[in-house]
Amino acid sequence: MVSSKDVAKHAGVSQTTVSRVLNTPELVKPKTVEKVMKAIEDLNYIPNDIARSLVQKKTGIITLISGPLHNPFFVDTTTAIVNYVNARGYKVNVYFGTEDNLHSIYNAVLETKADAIILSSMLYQDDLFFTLEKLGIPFIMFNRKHQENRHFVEIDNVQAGYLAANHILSLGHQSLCWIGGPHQMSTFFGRYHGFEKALKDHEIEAKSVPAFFTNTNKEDIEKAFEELLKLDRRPTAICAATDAIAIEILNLCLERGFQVPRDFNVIGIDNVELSKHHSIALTTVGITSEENLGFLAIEKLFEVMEKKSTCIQQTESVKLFPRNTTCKNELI
DNA sequence: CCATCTAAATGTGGGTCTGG
DNA sequence: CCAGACCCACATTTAGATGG
Repeated sequence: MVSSKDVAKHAGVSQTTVSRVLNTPELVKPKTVEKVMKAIEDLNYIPNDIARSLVQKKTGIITLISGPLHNPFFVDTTTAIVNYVNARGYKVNVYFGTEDNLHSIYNAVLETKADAIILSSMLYQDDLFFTLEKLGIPFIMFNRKHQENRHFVEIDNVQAGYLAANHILSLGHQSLCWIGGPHQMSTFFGRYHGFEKALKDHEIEAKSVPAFFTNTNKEDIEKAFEELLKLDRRPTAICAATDAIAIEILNLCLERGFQVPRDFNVIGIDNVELSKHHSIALTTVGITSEENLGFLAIEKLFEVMEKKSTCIQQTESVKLFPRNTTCKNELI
């Protein structure tokens, strides 16, 4: 391995001068710069980023703990976050959290010594929250919230669930159902809560409305869908807690020869890019901002790192995006 | 006194040497 | 055999040394 020391020896200068040539060349005599640059070329020297991190006491790494990419929401946010972080001259370490691998990921994340952490995979009650606060590592959650109610950027989940259900009910659907994820995630908890609220406003007993709380992988959603098909009174509309679930439902419907929205209305939440695709055109609920939630969160994280703000608590309002997977119920 | 350069300190984790 | 001292990898930064 060629180090700056070797370059210094080859160029006949001190190691310090090599460093200055690379970092502050305006402070070095042009002739010396030339000498050092030639030595760098001769020896194929490449600065060691790990050594740099050591002395600078920062790694230049932002760790992202994303949800799995089979959920298109995380495709959108990961893209936005990685692009933003790179544009700011930082590097990104990406981990994909699922419902059951979180704690092994946490260990690896802490050992990496990132300058800051942005994550969407944290439970409503999670010790990692306190660990990060104790360590003083800047961090932010997007699309998730911890019970301590700090360091998050989220959408108004209750409003989102409400708008989704309200849209379906306003279209005249009497029989609807809910398919969502586990409630130790704030997102699912909030969205279902909003869903229930809309039912109440339409004078429907929440208990009478079927609700499936499943893991968000393909197999479990399919199981929930099968259960749904066995119901005595088959719903005409399905409210999914996320676009990812909704798109999976669309697929399951098509596989079985059902038509959407003729046989089933389907609505999601998140307004992911994929939902806008004309071959899908999913009716959904999403933030009013042009940027996605990942972008909004990483922007905020940099504010925290630059000490412009200390604590982020941001809830984005949402609106309905009506598309082709919902329509008026013809039975009324 | 300024332009230009350098010695030494710095961080972490792991290896080696020392003395008891 | 073990605790503790000390050294190493490396690039950057600080404070200070040269030369003119």
